[in-house]
Amino acid sequence: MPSPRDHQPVRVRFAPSPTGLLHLGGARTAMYNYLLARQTGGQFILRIEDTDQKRYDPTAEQDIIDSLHWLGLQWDEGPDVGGPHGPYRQSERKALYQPLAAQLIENGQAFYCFCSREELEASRNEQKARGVQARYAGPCRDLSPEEAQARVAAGAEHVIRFKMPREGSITVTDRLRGDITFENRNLDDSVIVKSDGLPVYHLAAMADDYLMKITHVFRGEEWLPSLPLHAHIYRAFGWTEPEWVHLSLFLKPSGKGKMSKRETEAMRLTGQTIFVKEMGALGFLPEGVLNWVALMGWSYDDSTEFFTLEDLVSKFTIDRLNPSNAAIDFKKLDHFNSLHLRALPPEELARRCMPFLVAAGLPADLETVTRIAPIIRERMVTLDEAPDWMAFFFKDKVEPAPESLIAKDLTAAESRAALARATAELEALPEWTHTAMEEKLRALVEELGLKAGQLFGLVRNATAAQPVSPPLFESMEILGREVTLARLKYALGLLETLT
RNA sequence: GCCCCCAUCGUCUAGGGGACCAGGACGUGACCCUUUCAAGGUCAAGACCGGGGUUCGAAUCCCCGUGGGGGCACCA
Repeated sequence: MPSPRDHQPVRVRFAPSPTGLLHLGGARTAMYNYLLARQTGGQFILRIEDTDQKRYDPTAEQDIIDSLHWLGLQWDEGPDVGGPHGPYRQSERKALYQPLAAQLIENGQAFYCFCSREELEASRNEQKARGVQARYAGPCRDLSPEEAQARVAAGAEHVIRFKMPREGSITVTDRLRGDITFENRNLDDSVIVKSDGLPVYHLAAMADDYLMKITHVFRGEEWLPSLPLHAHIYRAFGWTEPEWVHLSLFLKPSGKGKMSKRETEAMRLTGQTIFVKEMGALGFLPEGVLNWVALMGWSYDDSTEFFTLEDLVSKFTIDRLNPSNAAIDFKKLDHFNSLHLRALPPEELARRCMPFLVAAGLPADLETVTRIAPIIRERMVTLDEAPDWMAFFFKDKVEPAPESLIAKDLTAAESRAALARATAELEALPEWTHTAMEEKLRALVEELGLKAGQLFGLVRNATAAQPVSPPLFESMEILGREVTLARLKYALGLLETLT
């Protein structure tokens, strides 16, 4: 069911914690946010959730920014671009959370807790042994405000916990699943401010979403269990909740569970990755990745599957999101990538191939690559294949295996004779175009009573020195008269040695 | 163990009571086209988890099983 809030300008945010590389799940969440923001003329905000100093990775924020840029998902407000509701790093917003936590304590909706980690650990184990759900069971919840205040004033180390009601229930609406009811007795007195004074996610994210006027919260389904806590926090402050949209999870290709670190590593060996940063180097286009990922958990109709980012901006709707988990299918990524590869104008495709050609040590130039682009784009799946397809255009000379110059069902001498005739025909050509070459050589095939594949295969191996290559005549045209003829003559020389 | 979510071809999905002996895509197989490889075209195999209801009628609604997934931290 669409909500009227989906159509007014939304304020949405992508709020990753800087603990590692941006992965596919994050990319999808960021994209859905972006789509709704652009569609409604709202704002897309990037917020860094760095309240955990232990897991903080100083390189992660840059990776997130780079990856998002690569995907083309530009944000309107964020740590690097600023905005009216900053700062956009939670570590820089510490002062904002403190009075909020104080307010909850004031109202009796939170309490100071002085229990040690050891005590909590012991209590948890004891409860687990009894087979009950482990929850906070210490004495601090019932401390008088005066005593708690006194201990804090005396410098006692403490955290702040949310005082979860012991009875009743709370019903929260998730946009994909409808109303979900949780019994409060199953909920915990969760820590909302750590002993280092920084809030945990539960408080920080809710406070920021409220302060930043976030209207829709897109996040992974792994957050569903803490949704009641978050709703309680919102309600404790008397704030209006955002639209909650819990996205399905991405499962490993086998469909058995989330991706683990171990499997992520193993994947690298097979040329697959879930990290956005690494996809470009593997030859994937942002367009392909986006299209692929968009369709894992969302669909437009029963048949449309090719989408550009702009298409998605106009067509995305929350109500067509699918709540069930999806196994990652890299074969399908190949498919979408090749689709988008073919959709690129030749010069653009060439531009994107250049880094790979240069990395392969080929003296490629943009003009030539642009001429090659149209004849290879239908056979390329990823950009990293560019050198394989194009290398022979840029080498000074090629070294065909002599045996490869003997056509099927022909002797070496016959092959040599045929190749010699072909060379002569081409040499005599007034204009070096693929149509003219094809016309001549087809006539020759006829004259010699050969099959097209026999002659063309010879010429292919002589000029490209590889059995699989782009269309022959177009290739020779691009190669140019001089180089082509030189290679043919060199091949004739090689054949000489076999006769 | 407790809590929560999910459930259509191997995979991603369409389907929101009759239009469905369930549609599309990837992948797979066959054939056609063909100078290699692709692309393209045609065809094929392939699914409503099970059981109860509700209804004249359920893939679609409800319940119970089962299965899968997620969560139970001073991490997000």
